[in-house]
Amino acid sequence: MTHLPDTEAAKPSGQEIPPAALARLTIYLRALNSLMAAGTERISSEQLAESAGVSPPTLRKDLSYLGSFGTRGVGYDVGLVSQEISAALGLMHEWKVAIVGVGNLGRALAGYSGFSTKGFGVVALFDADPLVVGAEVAGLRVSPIAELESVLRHTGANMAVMAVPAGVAQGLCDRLVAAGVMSILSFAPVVLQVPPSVQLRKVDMATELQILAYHAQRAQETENNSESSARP
Amino acid sequence: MTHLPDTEAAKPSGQEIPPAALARLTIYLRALNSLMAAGTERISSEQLAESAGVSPPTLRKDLSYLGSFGTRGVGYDVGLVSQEISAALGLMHEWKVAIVGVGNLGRALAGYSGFSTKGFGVVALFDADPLVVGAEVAGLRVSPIAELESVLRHTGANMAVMAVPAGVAQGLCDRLVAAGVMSILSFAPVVLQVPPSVQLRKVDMATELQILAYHAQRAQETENNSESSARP
DNA sequence: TCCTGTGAATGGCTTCACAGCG
DNA sequence: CGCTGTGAAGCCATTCACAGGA
Repeated sequence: MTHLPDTEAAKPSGQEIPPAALARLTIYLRALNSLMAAGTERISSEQLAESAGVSPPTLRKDLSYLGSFGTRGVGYDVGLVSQEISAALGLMHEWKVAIVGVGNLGRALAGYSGFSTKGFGVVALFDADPLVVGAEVAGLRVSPIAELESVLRHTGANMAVMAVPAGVAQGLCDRLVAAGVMSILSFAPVVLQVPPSVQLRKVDMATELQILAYHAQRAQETENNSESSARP
Repeated sequence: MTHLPDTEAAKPSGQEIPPAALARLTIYLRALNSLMAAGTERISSEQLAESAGVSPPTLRKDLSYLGSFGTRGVGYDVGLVSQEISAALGLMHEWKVAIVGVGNLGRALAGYSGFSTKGFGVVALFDADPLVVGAEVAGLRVSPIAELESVLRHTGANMAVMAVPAGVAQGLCDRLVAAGVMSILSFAPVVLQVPPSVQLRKVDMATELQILAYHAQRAQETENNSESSARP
């Protein structure tokens, strides 16, 4: 009777998960994996919410975007919820990641153990510096940028992380897109243009610090005001 | 002392800037500084919006949170707007940043040129590894964690960036807070607990990749569905 | 009775259209 | 006449209170 193209019945997998909820799901996943490693099998929404730093209703609402797999009156099965989140995020098979730019940041990313244990594998490294090309970093040989397209094709990489200077980021981004990479995470401090079909996310350390500075300045001003003017 | 504590009159500086707008303001600032370096003096909201990747009304609304300093019929003075954003973000004086953890990521941060040119100066480096302590990185000597409190006091650092393993992050975070650091940027993949008076921001590479994976999987599923079911 | 699941209301961001000034 | 500035409307996400099942 029901023949919707959903993978499983009773799961709202056609719905888009709101961005804010999506970000929190990754936090829950990490907390659940820690719990699983510690041997915990069941957990209540209140406990899990606390370890993730959110309110219990927020947690339950977020999980409800994936379906209903808790037990009323009891709580959640740690392993089951972890698996459901992994499935929803697309982490059941490994994504092949290429890292473009093997400076300090690129090395940090290449050696980041969180990748391999969470559904991501680094399969290629690229750098423009002839002194770096050919070196072995985190068990991989660094390829020259000139071989970008061929190595991407050969390794089957479908994601890329860009840890390159701002000036060359757009050019390399264009080449990644042309080579068929559909998901890019950029650490370069520039606005990159990509076609709508390509997913681009940006991590910007200068932006983060500037936002901190804004709040810090605000806190200082409030402090000064309450000092000098003790008004109603 | 009779006048208002506002730096300038007619500026809504008591208002909080919405988080989304705040993040975009940092992008505008970078674009404006590029323009200034290129010698451009005036720009319209349409041009600036395009280089920042947002719509013109969004740009104008964002700038209006700081005040009104454009010229109707003409556009914005690049230098003036840059200065106003810098003032609003608290970048007119330099913030002193301590970097905790001098692995590859810490080194990348210490050497990041964006800091010094944008109101941030790295004044202290810390690491737990005896082989790293004492080394010179980006012109600074690496201090041992044991000297955290004394070096923070001596250098007057008021911001900290944590590039340390998850396991030791909360302990170090507590010590930073106890030492009076009010703003912390963490790269550690854990939820950190801080008192409400302390500003904490988090950069999480695993989260970013997982969000990309979610969208990538969704794009694949959509593709498969439209393949198998040739709709009316 | 417990804790999960969810519909409804609140609050905030974004967008738009037009008012306002050079 | 051109472009900025902004009030208002629409929309989305978060929050809450309660329904619902073990």
